Amino acid sequence: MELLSVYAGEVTASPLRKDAARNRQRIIEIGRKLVADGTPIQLNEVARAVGVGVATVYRHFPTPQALIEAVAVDGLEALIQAAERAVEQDDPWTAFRDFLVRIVDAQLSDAALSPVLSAPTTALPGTAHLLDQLSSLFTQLFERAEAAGRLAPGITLADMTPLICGIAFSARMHPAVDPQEQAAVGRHYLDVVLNGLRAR
Amino acid sequence: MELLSVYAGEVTASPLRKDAARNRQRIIEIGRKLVADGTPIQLNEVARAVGVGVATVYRHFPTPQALIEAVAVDGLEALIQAAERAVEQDDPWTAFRDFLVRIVDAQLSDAALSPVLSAPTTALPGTAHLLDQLSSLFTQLFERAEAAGRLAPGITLADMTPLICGIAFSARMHPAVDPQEQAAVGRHYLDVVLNGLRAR
DNA sequence: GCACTAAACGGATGAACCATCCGCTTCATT
DNA sequence: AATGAAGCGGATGGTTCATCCGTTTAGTGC
Repeated sequence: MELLSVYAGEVTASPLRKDAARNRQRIIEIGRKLVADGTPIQLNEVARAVGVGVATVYRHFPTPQALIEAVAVDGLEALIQAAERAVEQDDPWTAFRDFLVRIVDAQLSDAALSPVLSAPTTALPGTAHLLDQLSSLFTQLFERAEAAGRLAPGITLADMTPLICGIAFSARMHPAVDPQEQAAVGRHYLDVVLNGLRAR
Repeated sequence: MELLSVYAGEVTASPLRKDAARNRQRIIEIGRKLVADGTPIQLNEVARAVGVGVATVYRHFPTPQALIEAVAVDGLEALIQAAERAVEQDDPWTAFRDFLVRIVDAQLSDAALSPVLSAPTTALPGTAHLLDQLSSLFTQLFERAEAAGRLAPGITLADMTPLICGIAFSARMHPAVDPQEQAAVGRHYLDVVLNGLRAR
């Protein structure tokens, strides 16, 4: 019989050996650095940087995408917490808007989030579970705003993810010098879209 | 002394030999097909498909990006014509809006346009000239709309390209089956943004 | 038509990148 | 301390990339 165990936010068939867990963490750390620098992730290169054999990296993360997912976990968990706080909010529109501000900002400050939030959930074995949680919380926020009559007619839940990711895309396109300025640009574009989404 | 000559929309140091011009066209044709299918462009593979040596392809297009640019030329020229017609329009807002509809639609129906419109002009030796033309026409459309007081305060010309490309990005993210449906989604997102851009 | 030059061609080739496989090492358990 | 399972490393074969150079062909002058 195999024991089930939870680590790194995932349920798996058996716990990692101590050295393996350590290596995994190191790999994620380097991955985080590369993602932050915008360097394209090459698994062989990651292995060299960690000081570990290639196979070790490939065993933990068969593709660069998988490593990016692992790097994104922290950010996703923070977003889930933010969404949980938002559903506590009394005013539906404020809750909805504040969470959108948060998610746009998060995408701009954490480069690992965009690829995860933009990809079809089916392609994300490592984070599907977190994305489902986030999606379910966001659905509540959306439906409350809708029920309160704050959204323009014709806007559906399915429109929201594309629009949010589009805003982040726009902000990243806009040549901004420092991160702070980029956040401001993202906020500006979000305001435009929110303005367009709102019922009048 | 070298003669200057114009072909394929570019001014160069000397005209292409007939066989070279023919090959160039064939390469672009295959490139167009690949781009349309969403297949990532591999220059060696293009050579094989055209039935020509690799060197021939690399001579004409040193990078996949360069080939994409060449493929995008037709679409860019069509957009320039559309912009020229738009500046003839009497109503500033109609002209502005109709052109935006056009440019979003073009990006969704011609996959070569997005990378060219989204990239920094500096990285586009082959189409910079067309993009400048387009940009200058669009500036007129924007400034007329602005002068007519149709734009919300705080919206600048520099915001427009990112916003437009963001809309196309959003529409491409939205899982749409047929191209017609995708165009409708793009139009929908554009309406949201236009709604947010408009002065009230 | 022929000779000649410069332009263009082709594809062999070495460099770079990728990911697997398997013999060896380390951890955990008794 | 013995043992089996889990993990490790890196050599290696496969693939993709892009250059270089010997050969071919188009254009030009006669």
